[in-house]
Amino acid sequence: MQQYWLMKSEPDECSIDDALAAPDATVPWTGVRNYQARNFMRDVMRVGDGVLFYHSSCPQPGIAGVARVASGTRPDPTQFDPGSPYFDPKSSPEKPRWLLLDVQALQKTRLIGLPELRAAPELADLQILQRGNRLSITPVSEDHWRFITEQLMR
DNA sequence: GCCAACGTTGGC
DNA sequence: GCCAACGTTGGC
Repeated sequence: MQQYWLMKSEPDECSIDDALAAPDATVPWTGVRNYQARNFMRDVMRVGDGVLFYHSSCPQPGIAGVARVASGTRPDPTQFDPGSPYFDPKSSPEKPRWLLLDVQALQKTRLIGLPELRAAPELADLQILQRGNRLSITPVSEDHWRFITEQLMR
């Protein structure tokens, strides 16, 4: 059964435009360093799942596009690279700790900012809107997915 | 730059 | 296993 996700990306690192410009509009989702998010990728996310592409840590945070999960997981190579900000000295190629999967951008949408998301009563319990939310990958219910893609993105 | 919230670390 | 200290996230 298909599921839905919201994935945060800093547009300075990889914006929806960057993803669309990549070969096949597909980018490896590097840099996840949180166990819960990793476990979502490894245990729950499946090829074909829907993804809300969210821009975070930027002047206008919000949903910027739609994407899909395009692969299963494999080790994130940046964890082995001492020059990478995502380097993890406790990880090794023999026992990789961090995984990534491919995300394929499908379309750029108008930016749906946080104020607009918060203004919709239908989205009151969207995880990204909850207090103290920090997780970079969160599940999105089918109702929320439909509301956002059908009502907000028009 | 501030700071609330939360995850991780490490001593005990 | 507890928990204080510390680091990170991310909106503002």
